[in-house]
Formats: sequence, C-alpha cells, structure tokens
Amino acid sequence: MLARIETANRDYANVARIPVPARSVSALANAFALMGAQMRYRQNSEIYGEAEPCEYLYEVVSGAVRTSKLLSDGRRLIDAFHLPGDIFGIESGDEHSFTAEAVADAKVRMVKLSALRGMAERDSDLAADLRKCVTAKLRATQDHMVLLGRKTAEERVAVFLLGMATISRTGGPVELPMSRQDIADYLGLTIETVSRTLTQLRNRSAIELPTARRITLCDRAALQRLDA
Amino acid sequence: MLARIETANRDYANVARIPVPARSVSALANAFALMGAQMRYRQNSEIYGEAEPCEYLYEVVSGAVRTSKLLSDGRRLIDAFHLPGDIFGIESGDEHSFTAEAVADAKVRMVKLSALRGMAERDSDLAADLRKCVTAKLRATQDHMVLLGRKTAEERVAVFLLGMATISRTGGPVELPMSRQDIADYLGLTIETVSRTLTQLRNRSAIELPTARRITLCDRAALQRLDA
DNA sequence: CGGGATATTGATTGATTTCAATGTGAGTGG
DNA sequence: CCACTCACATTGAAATCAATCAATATCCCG
Repeated sequence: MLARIETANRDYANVARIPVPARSVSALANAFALMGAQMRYRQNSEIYGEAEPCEYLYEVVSGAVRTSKLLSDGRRLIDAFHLPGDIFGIESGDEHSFTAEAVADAKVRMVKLSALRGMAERDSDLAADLRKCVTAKLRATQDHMVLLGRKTAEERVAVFLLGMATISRTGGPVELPMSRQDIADYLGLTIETVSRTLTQLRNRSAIELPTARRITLCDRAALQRLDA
Repeated sequence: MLARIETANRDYANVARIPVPARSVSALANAFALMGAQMRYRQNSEIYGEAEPCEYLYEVVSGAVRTSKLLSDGRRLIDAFHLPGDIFGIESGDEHSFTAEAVADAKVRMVKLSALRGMAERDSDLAADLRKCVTAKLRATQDHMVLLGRKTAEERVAVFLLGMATISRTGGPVELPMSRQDIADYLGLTIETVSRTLTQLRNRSAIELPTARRITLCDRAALQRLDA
C-alpha cells in the first residue's frame, strides 16, 4: 500500500494509502519501463529478506506482495500490501527492515538502486520521483502507525476495506489476494477478530461477503464514519 | 525521537531511535549553526500545526518537543519526542501531518527548508544529510509502528525507558520531561496502564522511581528482555 | 500551608485474545 | 462426478489484558 504509478487522479479516501500521481513519477515509470528486469515469484516465496542489503527498487506488475517483520517470538506485523502499479523496496537505510514476499503469485519488475541513483544525479525529475517515493512511504507508515496505536478493531477493518476498494477501483466487489492471517497481521489483530468484525459489518449491511476473498462494500458512508 | 546530531557513536539498544552519527550530518549541523534562527517556546505552546505548510527544519537546542496527531474524537497519538540535538519538522509532504508542541519550555533553532534545499543543490553532503534525516525518520516510524501494532504494555514501557535512557546517556537516572499522559499517548496506552506498568517494573526491581519524573534503570537486562 | 494538577492505586468493565469446535471451499484422486 | 482432504474461515466460550470509572496520594508552586 505504497506509492503507485497512477494514470488518473481519484479521491483518496484511504488514509493509509498515499499514491503518487502519475505525472510526478513518470521519470521513475520510464526507468522501470527501460531498465526493469522482470521476475516471477510463487505465492509465499521471498523477494528479499530483512537485514539484506537494499539493492533494488521494485514495481508490482501482477499479483500482490507483502512486506512484513517477524518478532522473535513469532508475532508478525505486515507493514504494507503492494498491488500492481505499486513501488516497493524503499527502505530506511542500506538494509531492508522488512521481508518482502509474494502474497499471491506475482510478477515484479526490478531496477538497481545504484543505477537509479546514478541517473538521478543527471535527471532531476527522477531524483524528485525517488524523493516522492520515500515521503509517500513515510506518510503511509505514519497513517498505519496511527491506525495501530489508536483505533478499534472495527475502525481498523473499515480502513482496510476502504483502502482495498480504493486500489481496485472497479465499482464492483473487492477481491482480496491475501488471507485473513495476512489481514490480521496488517491490522494488529487476530484472524478471529478480523473474521468477527467482518461478520458484524455484514450483519449491519455495511458489506457483503459472497466468498471469503470477495467483499462488496454496500454502505461506504458507514465505513467512512468508522475511519475516525 | 528522531535523527540527532551526535558527537559520538554508542550502542543503539532502542529500536525506536535511529540516531544519525555526527560525521554524516555535519553539513546539516553547519547549516543550523550558520543560518539557524533561535526561538523560544513555552511549555505546551504550538511550534507548528497539522496541515500547515512545511517551511522549516528544526533542531531542539534545549527542552523537549513532541509531534502528535489528534483524532476527531480526542484520541491522541504522539509520533515522537524530540530532545536536545534532535532534528524535527521532517514531514511526508508539503504539509505537516503532525502538530509540534513544546513538552517543556524549549529553545529551538529553525532553518528555512527552501534555503536548505537550495544549498543542497550545490552541496552534496548537505543533500545526503537531508536524505538521511528522512530515512532515519522513516525507520523510527516503522519501529514505532511495530511497537504499537504488536507489543504488550510492559514491552512498550520497557522500550520507552530504554530509549529515554539511551538519549540522556548520563549513567544516572533518566529525567522525563513529559507527563504520564504524554507517555501514554506515545505508547498507545492510558496513563493508568503506564503507571501500573511502572509500578510493576519497580516491584520487580527493574527500575526505581525516586520521583514521578525521574527513573533509575536498575536492571537493564530485564528491560532488554522485554524488548522482543 | 493550602490548592490544583499530576500520578498512583483499586474495582470493575469491556474489547480482544485464546482455546476449541465447526463450517466451507478448492483441489485431488478414485 | 463425487467423496475426500486439507487449508482456511467462521463461530462459540472462556480467559486475559488493558480501559474505564472512582478514590486517594503526591508533588509542585504560590
């Protein structure tokens, strides 16, 4: 849920997601188009690991990617989900602080950071795009931090649903590429609480759940109200 | 609890705090020394507000500053505490996403961001320092996010205490410039839970509480163990 | 020596977790 | 095509951690 290379502006209901409008990252988009090496990753396979050096910037072409951190005793926090068009691999230093894995089978384009940085010295648009990726990441992390620090289970789930709906902005139902465990670890909850909260929202007719991985938002206003 | 202009390296026990070593931000330190305008702020007065444009970068000279966000219904999350030597005002865009206020009477030096950015075009060291401030901020926010998302009250308080001890690295007791309410809002807890947790740590002889605002860490290892 | 804010402690409630079944659905092989 | 299976999701009951409500206690500060 980070910087996307967008082709159109839209309303950004979801506080947890601050996409970068298309025009402003076109230099980066070009770099990916020109220099991007495409890779495939099977579901649950690792793209990079925590503590590995940051060498590439990635763009999701298809599928979905999660970046997460595992605590010593098995607790896990998912920092973000990355969907087609999203950039990931931005990190807070020379080493990854999260692990990236394919949530579903994924195609990913990657570009060497050293190459991008080299180009950015000559191309101020590209330099600006790279800066924008970092600040967008920071903003998303700040929003996620507020969510985890100060919101109820119901609010967290509502924010998540609105965020997913914004991304896959087909008017229709939202297709979730991730499991309940992934959602729980993103929201700082347990799978049971996520499940119960979804049921609760369904009982109030805010959403419909045709299948576990497909959710229709019937009453966005009700969800929005929960996005305190 | 962000980038500091450090004069020496030390062990960085606290995951929530990633100081920038002195050498690497010397260009920025110079800029503050040369161009910094000093301001005083009374306790609890606002330095900048959420949604105001980002115009300055700040350095705490004395006292303490908090950056926080208020939710619509009064819930508050404190993003970070900034102590002497810390840089703050780094934000995720052109507008502040948090409010900055003096926790205690504070002296602050400020430099126009536009000026810094202008200089950074000619001075690659300064440009690197500015990048480092953003990435350090991102890392601190990521760590805080993990804390809020996945840690128990006891773990949160332990991390906070170790962090404060690292900052004010006098071997002696830690002086807290902030109230219990501030600590609670930083840790995503209530004042009662913070208070009870401190009492609990005292009963286990991990800490001593000569006064409410002064804490001696007697058993760091015990606290470290809680920093999962 | 008050007095008011701040902090601690106590009792209780409540939200979320944990533990434990039960249900559902996609894929496989008979 | 259907049963089987295994993973994933939902639901239920009990336990737990932290929040809330309610008194004190303590510390500044005048």
